[in-house]
Amino acid sequence: MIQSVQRAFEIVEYIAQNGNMVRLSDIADAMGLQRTTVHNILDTLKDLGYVEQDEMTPRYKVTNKLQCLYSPAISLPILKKELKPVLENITQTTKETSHLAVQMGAYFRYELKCEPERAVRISLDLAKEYEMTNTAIGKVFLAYSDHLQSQTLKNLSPAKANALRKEIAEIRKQGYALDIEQFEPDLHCIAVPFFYQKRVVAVIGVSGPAYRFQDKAMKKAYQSLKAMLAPVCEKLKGSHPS
Amino acid sequence: MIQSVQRAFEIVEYIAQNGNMVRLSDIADAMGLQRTTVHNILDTLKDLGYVEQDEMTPRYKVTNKLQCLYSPAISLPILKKELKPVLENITQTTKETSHLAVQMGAYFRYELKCEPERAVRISLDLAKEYEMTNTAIGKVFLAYSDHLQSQTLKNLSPAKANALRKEIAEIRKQGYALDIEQFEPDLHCIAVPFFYQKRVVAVIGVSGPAYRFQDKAMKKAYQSLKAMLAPVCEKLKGSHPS
DNA sequence: CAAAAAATTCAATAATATTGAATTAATTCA
DNA sequence: TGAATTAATTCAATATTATTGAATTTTTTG
Repeated sequence: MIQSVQRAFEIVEYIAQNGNMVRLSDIADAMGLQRTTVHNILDTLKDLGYVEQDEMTPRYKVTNKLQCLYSPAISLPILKKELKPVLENITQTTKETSHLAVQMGAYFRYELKCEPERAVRISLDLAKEYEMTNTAIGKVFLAYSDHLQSQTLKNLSPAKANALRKEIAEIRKQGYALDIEQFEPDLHCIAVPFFYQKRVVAVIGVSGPAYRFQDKAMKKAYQSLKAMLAPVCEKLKGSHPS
Repeated sequence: MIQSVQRAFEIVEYIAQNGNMVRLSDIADAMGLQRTTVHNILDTLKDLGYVEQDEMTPRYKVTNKLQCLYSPAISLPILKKELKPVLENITQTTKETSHLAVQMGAYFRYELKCEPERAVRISLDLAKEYEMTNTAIGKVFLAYSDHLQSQTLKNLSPAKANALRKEIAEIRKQGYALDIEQFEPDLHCIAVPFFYQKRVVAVIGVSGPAYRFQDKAMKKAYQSLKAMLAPVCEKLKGSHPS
């Protein structure tokens, strides 16, 4: 247990839970710490931007940068349970394979798949990690996470980065991403985001062979998916599944 | 700048912004740190409850305890601007003095007051700090902040603490607090909370001399205040004033 | 406006977190 | 499924770091 880290978090807790505008001495007294120690920690928190001082008084308050630390964690089992019917539905409608992907740090992973009952179909492995840059699903994650985007783009050549940036702008405008034989020859894919508490917590993709799953069919799949996801999104709103 | 504190926050940021389920090595690589260092910090964050590991994999994710660190900071100028008309209105209606109080750590402070045009009236100093335990306004703050409550109650005798606990339960049920000659002889006061993002960010009190500002008048003042505050609360909803 | 209290700064040292190697656990691929 | 590889965890030693306590400046109180 790193002492200074523990103290820093306890100080932020104290400030937040005491309604902001807290005095250094009150913190020190409440926590049984030396004033200098508290000052040193507050100084660090101030530099980091999580805490600021009032303009008029030397009192401390927390900033809304703290909100950036929170990621809406919806549990995987619930996500799978709620979205499995959507995969089955879209696969029945399109007669193509559908996937549910979740972000795993800088990569993504398929957590669910649903394949149509026809011989020529797309089949990809679950529980494997895929790169963000060259798939429709990955590009959706990139499009909705600024941080992931900058982290990923800086490892790319300037030319590639610029092209991707442009594509990402399109994706955000349209609400879906396409992969036209980019991940693999003969494979087409369309992917759409699934939101929870205003953040993308999963991406759903529909993939088919290039010869038959073309522009028109992909757009149609997008419209169907959009309609199917809306009620699920609505249902999860307000509930706090852990 | 305390290094370990800085690193701890950067690690939480990294996890949150990379969609959770992040690997230790990815954090270490991204931040240019030794794995052991990252592990040590993650261990601390885990003990503190801000980070947890997946049940199946050794991947890390942030928990919703982080939400506890955030205090909805509505700026004082905006709060005063929006609630000044309410004070004027309630003072005109009741012909008694009204106050706007905000929490200052373990105390509260009057930020605004409005006095009626009559000789016998309540007059209290602004910009002074008052104790939470023996005023209607303080009891409202106590009633809606568990942390403040436990912090305050532990400095009281068991008997007093219990009485206060009981009163607080009543306050939460009724939505207002009373001070019947508790803070000072001959002074009556009724106080109601003002919410922003589900938290009490201010308390409004109406005070009058005990001989004329009695139960019936106080209840009436409560009803009026409630009606006046609702539209302000609604107006501030959604807006993000800083 | 003066007195008291609180916040901030600074240098010295005691205590702490970081290092690097070794072990254990989890993934990957045939 | 099982061996090979990669990642996570543990541990002891040390260099670095944060804490202490006194002095100064700023803020608050009467």
